[in-house]
Amino acid sequence: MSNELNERQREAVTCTEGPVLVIAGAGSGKTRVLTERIAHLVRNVGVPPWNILAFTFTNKAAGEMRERLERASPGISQSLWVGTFHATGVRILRRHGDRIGVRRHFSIYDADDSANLLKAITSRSMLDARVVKSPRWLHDRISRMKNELMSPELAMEQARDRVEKRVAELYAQYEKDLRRANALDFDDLIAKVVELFAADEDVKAEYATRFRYVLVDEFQDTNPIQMAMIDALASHYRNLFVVGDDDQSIYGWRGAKVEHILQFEDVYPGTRVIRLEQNYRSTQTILDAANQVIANNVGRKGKNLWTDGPVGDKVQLIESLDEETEAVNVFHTVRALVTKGENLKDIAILYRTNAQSRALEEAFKLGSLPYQIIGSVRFYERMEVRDVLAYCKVLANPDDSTNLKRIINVPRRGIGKASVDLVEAKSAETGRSMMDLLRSGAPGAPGAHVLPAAAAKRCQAFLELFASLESVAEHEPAPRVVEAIVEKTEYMKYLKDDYPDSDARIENVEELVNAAHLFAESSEDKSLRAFLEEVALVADVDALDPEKGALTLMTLHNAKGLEFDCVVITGLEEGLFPHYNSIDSEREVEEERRLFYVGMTRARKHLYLSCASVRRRMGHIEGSVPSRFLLEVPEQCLEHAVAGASAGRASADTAGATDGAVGWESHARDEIAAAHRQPDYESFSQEESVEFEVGMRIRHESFGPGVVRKVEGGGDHTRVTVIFDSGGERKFLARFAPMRPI
DNA sequence: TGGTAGAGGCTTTTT
DNA sequence: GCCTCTACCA
Repeated sequence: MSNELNERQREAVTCTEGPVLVIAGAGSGKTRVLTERIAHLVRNVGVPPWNILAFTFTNKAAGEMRERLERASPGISQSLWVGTFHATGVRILRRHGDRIGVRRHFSIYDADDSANLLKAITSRSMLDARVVKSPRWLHDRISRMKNELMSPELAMEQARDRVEKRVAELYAQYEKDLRRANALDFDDLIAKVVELFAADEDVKAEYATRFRYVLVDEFQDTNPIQMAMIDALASHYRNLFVVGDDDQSIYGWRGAKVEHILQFEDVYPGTRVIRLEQNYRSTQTILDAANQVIANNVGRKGKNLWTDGPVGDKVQLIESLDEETEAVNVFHTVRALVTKGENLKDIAILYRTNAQSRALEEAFKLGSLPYQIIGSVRFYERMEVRDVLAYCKVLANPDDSTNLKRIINVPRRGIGKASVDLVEAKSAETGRSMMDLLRSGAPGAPGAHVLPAAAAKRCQAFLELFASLESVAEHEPAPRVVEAIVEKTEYMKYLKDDYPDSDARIENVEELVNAAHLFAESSEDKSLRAFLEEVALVADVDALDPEKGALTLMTLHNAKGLEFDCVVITGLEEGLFPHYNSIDSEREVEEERRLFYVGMTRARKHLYLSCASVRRRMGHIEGSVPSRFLLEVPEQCLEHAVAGASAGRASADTAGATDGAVGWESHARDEIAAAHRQPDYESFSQEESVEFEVGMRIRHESFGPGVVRKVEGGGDHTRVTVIFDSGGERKFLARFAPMRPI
């Protein structure tokens, strides 16, 4: 793509001085603009790369930008600061954190660590069970406050009832315990930087004068604490360049404020506003559909994407009976695309919730199509991986009591809850870390004043093991340390003895060892601490590998910033997308709609939308109504797809071929045969609209015969209530429901 | 202290 | 429907 920049893009690249706001529609080439702007600054304006700071949304985006710049002008990416807010925050805090009491070797707590710490805090008081729904819930509340720059003190001041008061107290305690453990949670990585800049003018000035040019990608998804960090960093030169799209703001639930875009000109007077509306990605049809959908949102800046590319195919609608059938239909769709010459790596399947990946995964496994799932059960969240990492974390920072508790009796070494509770209570009482307490006391007797002799002896054994690991960690690079942990704790033996599915778990541990080796090969600093830092900051999307030759399954949120030739969006049903929890609030429905818009605009050539008429939800089977978003797609852009033989069980015939030895082409015959045995659900759906009337006898493909009780609305929005002979009453959208008069 | 069985909660999205 | 946590017993 070495084409010429268009006029607007060129303006965005070359207009270097003062604040600039770029409203960049989906596929309008904003990544390119960002990269070229940096290249322009260095090459043509003569700015040294170390005077430039750029924020990206993921590490992957940062890596790609670095790579492109490196290709254009070798050597430049070395001294350039490009990264996520979190990664940049860590970098600053490792250098200057000590000015506000953040010790050098702090641990980074992920959501799980934070929840564990909060659990320990709340379980100290019985009363908290009534106030706190779950540690996660509490962490959510605290996280939101941190992201809004609210201290525990301020939270206490503003607390309006007993629950809020108690939450504020727990927030304060949480902060105290984090400090005692020498740990920062995820939000702290940014919050502490803001605190540092507020507390120390010199440090702030040092960074603000160093970074003459500050660039921010995905600006619509910045939250107040990130905005505060940006403000501080850009305070001296005010050469702040932000790129965003208010229509793609999908992180409101995480505190992101679209207002940052809408009010940018007020906060930064003299802002040059540049709009990029020409789309270089999608077909006209896909853009028409997406434009129409997003037009249903009020309170947006308003824009219309256009392209001078081809009209392209219509958006295809896939209707299925249930989740499993949907998965099979999606599988057939993908297979047909591949037969037509599409590459698997250019195909993505997107969904609202991670849980939806299960059925899809099953279908693709059965059909032997290679796929990669982003997110879902995250690698670094697996129990066995966390165990080994917990050893690493405690080695890097012995005061990390949350992780010490995790490993002190894993594998089992006879140190039970009673002992741990004793030490923990003592720790809370004295303010000393648990490791500190264990190691102190009379010589040869860990926690001599705390534990009974038998327990103390077992703790002694643990301390000896730990000391031997420490001596490895002292001189050896990260991979050797990880290996030593696995060996000396006999961790694999523990997995084999205790877990029936030990094979997969052992593989995961091996993969972690592998990851450590990979890290050591590619990184200058090979220390355990550096490794832990990288592990803490990677996101799921960072693992996305287009060279794998596999199709991609992921949430719509994860798809932000990516693009594919073919995109399938599944689960377009009321309650799932838009999600139940958002459905009562117009504001939240609009965010869901933006999420749908993001999904649609990921597609270059082919877009498929899929829904099912029943879906399992937490064990129950529930009838579902097609999403309102489907109705917002203009009829002339939409076409009912023939998703091949759609018999729900078709691929069961291929079960014997799951080892992948047999290519999927050879299954076609089996499936045609199976389709004859199974009812063909596709042929069941409405080709032309039927006028339903009250009292009419109908047959629904999944619920059987019934009587129409009520008809509401008109045209595409007609809703029909049916009482089924089997007893249930359900409401459907006439346009989509797989039923007809009998 | 460790093992087991039953209850309960969970699923919205993530750096 | 699955996973995690808790309570109780050996």
